[in-house]
Amino acid sequence: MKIIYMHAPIQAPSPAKDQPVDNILEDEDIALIAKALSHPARIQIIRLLLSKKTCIGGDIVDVIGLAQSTVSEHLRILKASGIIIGEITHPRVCYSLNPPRLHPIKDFLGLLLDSDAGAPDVESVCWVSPEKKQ
Amino acid sequence: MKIIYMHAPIQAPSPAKDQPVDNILEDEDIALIAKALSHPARIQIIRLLLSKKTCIGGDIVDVIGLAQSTVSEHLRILKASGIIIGEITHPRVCYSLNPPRLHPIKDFLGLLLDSDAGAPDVESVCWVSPEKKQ
DNA sequence: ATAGTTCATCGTCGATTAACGATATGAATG
DNA sequence: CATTCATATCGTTAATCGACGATGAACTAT
Repeated sequence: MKIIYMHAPIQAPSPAKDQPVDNILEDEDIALIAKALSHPARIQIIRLLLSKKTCIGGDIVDVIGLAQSTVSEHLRILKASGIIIGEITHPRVCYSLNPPRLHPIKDFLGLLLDSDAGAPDVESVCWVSPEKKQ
Repeated sequence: MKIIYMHAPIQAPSPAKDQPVDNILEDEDIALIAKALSHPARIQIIRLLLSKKTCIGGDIVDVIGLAQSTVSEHLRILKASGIIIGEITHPRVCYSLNPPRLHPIKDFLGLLLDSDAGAPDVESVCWVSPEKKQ
């Protein structure tokens, strides 16, 4: 039996699996968060929310410089992943960060970088046969 | 003038931009790395490379359980992003991690989590009007 | 030279993403 | 009850992704 990785809609947990190693579920969660972070506009939004500390209305649209509907979509993705939170007030929505949601990927990266004790840089290791491009 | 975010092919730096804030380039790089991490199979591959320390041949294919060409594609993406390195030997290729490449996103996450000093968890803040589904 | 092994690449297909404009919602106000 | 403002959603389009099988290198070893 094989696993089929479907294009996972960005949304928290996920049904269930079984296979190979054992931390498939965790891997999926990490991939999910990474997917939410995989667009510069969304990184920009997060940075904005970080700088303004408290939440922000649709000023985000002005800063990002994309259409309102597009920004709204990016916000939806970030919300769905749990990275940001939206609090409705007037006709406005105040967004703010939910940093704890980033722990899975942060821990994962920590794992990788811990193993990196004075590791040689790319150039010193890479490619034996240079004619094989990339 | 507006920025058009194209579907960026996963590949290191990027031509050039100018606009809004100022760390657009850094944001793009972070998004790039995040995109490389945005698939569970790729997380799995990274985890595998981490556990085996030294490099590995196409045993990866067996572990991941996807077609050889598919795994090769995932490896290509990871390579293109700079996260892994491939060293050609026999007819084989030994892959290994290049942790330093993860610093940009790791630092970014660090920034976010530093701002998280005893922050309240999601449930205690979120959504004012519950009938508005997600 | 010829086989064999291991990867990479190509071509294809369906699904997803990202962008936009246009339209719908929803709460507070007049 | 009709307006209005700020968002969300819808419908569309083009581009990208993920998966696969089949084919094409590259290098060993026979």
